[in-house]
Amino acid sequence: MSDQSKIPQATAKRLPLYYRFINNLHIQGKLRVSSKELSDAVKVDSATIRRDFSYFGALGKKGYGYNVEYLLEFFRKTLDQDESTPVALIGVGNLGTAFLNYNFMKNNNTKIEMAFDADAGKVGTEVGGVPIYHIDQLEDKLHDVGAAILTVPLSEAQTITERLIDSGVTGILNFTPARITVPEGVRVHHIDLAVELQSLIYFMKHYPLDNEDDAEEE
Amino acid sequence: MSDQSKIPQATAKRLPLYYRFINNLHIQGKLRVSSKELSDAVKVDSATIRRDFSYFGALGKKGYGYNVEYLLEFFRKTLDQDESTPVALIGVGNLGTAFLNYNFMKNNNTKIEMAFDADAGKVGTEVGGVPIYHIDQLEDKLHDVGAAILTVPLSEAQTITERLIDSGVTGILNFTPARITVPEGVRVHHIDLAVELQSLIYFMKHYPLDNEDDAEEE
DNA sequence: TAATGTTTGTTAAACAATTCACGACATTAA
DNA sequence: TTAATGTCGTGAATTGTTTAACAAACATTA
Ligand SMILES: NC(=O)c1ccc[n+]([C@@H]2O[C@H](COP(=O)([O-])OP(=O)(O)OC[C@H]3O[C@@H](n4cnc5c(N)ncnc54)[C@H](O)[C@@H]3O)[C@@H](O)[C@H]2O)c1
Ligand SMILES: NC(=O)c1ccc[n+]([C@@H]2O[C@H](COP(=O)([O-])OP(=O)(O)OC[C@H]3O[C@@H](n4cnc5c(N)ncnc54)[C@H](O)[C@@H]3O)[C@@H](O)[C@H]2O)c1
Repeated sequence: MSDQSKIPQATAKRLPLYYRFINNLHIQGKLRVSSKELSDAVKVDSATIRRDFSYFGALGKKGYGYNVEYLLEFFRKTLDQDESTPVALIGVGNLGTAFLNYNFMKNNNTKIEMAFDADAGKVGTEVGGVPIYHIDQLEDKLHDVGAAILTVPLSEAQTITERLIDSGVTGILNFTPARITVPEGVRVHHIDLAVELQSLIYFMKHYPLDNEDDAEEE
Repeated sequence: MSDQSKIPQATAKRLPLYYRFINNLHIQGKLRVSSKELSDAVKVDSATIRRDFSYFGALGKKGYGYNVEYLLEFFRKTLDQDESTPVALIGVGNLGTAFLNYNFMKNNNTKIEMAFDADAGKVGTEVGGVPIYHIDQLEDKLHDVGAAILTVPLSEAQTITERLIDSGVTGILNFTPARITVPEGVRVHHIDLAVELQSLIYFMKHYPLDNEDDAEEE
């Protein structure tokens, strides 16, 4: 745990978002940006942005704003972008295939290195340049993979989770509706798409005037 | 806005999750459940569950727990109105196709009624039983559709958003990395998968001992 | 150089959500 | 009936997050 451990979780969740937009500004050739401009772009209150940035010290200059280049460099270092973390995907079905085809590298450095499935027809092929191995080979192939994306059927979720953890995985992005059980020290983020849709509709009906956003919700 | 408008947003986001698990218990034939049991299943603190339920009055019985049948009936009524909300999906690509193939009806009630794409090759076909229309027909076909799932390329996101809103859509589940701009009264939930992955990795590196979950979050 | 405008970093207050802890009551077993 | 146990609902305490407001710092202009 580093010196950044006192940073609020709400702030930590926004960091990748900031990073991407600052990167966009850099590509567009912008040299400076104010918290107000950034606020319009990412839809986060400007005071919240200043507060978030201030946890890392004084990144900006009063009366000027933030230097895009400097900010970008800072975020790159902070988010450990230089060292890309290998990720595995389990379950190359509808959702898994979509993720493999999508190039997560485009705007950031995380990349799916390998995928696993139980379907012999899929094993040995590649999807989006990622090799697909048989799930039986999980323990053999998973080296230095710290994070996994879980897109298997609900019924397999807990079993696969345990095998992943035994193989050294400490972070799981879980797209199954199962609320999986993991030991201390393993981080799980649930993205439950059915819940997201229902929750959106609930908010539409019951909080019609507000205008909050979310998900990664979470 | 109903009498439920004072319910905390954090609570509202958990309702569909509770609903699904209570439904599972009912199917399993369980007659009663305690906040503790439910807590183990959904990974939400039992005090939080009791507090959440208590916003709706006294649903349980002291010394006994909650009656599964009663709870289920209650949640169905509370979330029932949502069943009737038709949803449209825009952009039948990798992600859009996965969503259409997935039967959102399985464990819940919301359903995608129609889809739109700009690709003439896709128009006229069906995916997962959902008809695909050309995006030019958006204004013609979108009747009584209140919510939309947005899975178009980044560059199209804002334009399509404006057309959706002009056609009466008041809720958008946005999977593009664009932070779209909408007028007051329109609800947007962003699910930014690249951010979710980066954020998971950030938490793994910087908060290695905790065990919080998320996404949707809201 | 002085005057003016801009924007940060931070304080304090407001707001929101979670968790503790306990009284009240239900159930069960003896 | 009584005692032991289990469980809810909730006030109070705690923890976490957002926002408003503003002095100080700097930029810009004349
Ligand atoms: N597709 C969606 O839009 C969507 C939406 C919400 C939730 N989900 C959830 O995401 C998960 C995946 O959904 P999907 O639509 O891609 O399902 P899918 O059936 O298309 O894909 C599941 C894949 O997992 C593979 N698999 C099965 N058992 C396995 C095992 N033991 N080890 C490794 N691989 C195994 C299957 O061969 C298949 O390729 C499910 O849990 C589903 O509930 C999907
Ligand atoms: N696939 C993923 O895993 C993933 C992950 C993160 C984010 N996303 C985001 O989700 C969105 C969709 O991703 P994808 O991988 O499905 O992309 P995709 O290119 O496979 O699909 C986009 C679809 O939108 C259609 N389209 C293009 N212009 C349109 C218009 N004006 N009106 C209607 N339809 C139009 C295209 O014909 C295509 O079918 C993108 O914004 C992407 O950044 C995808």
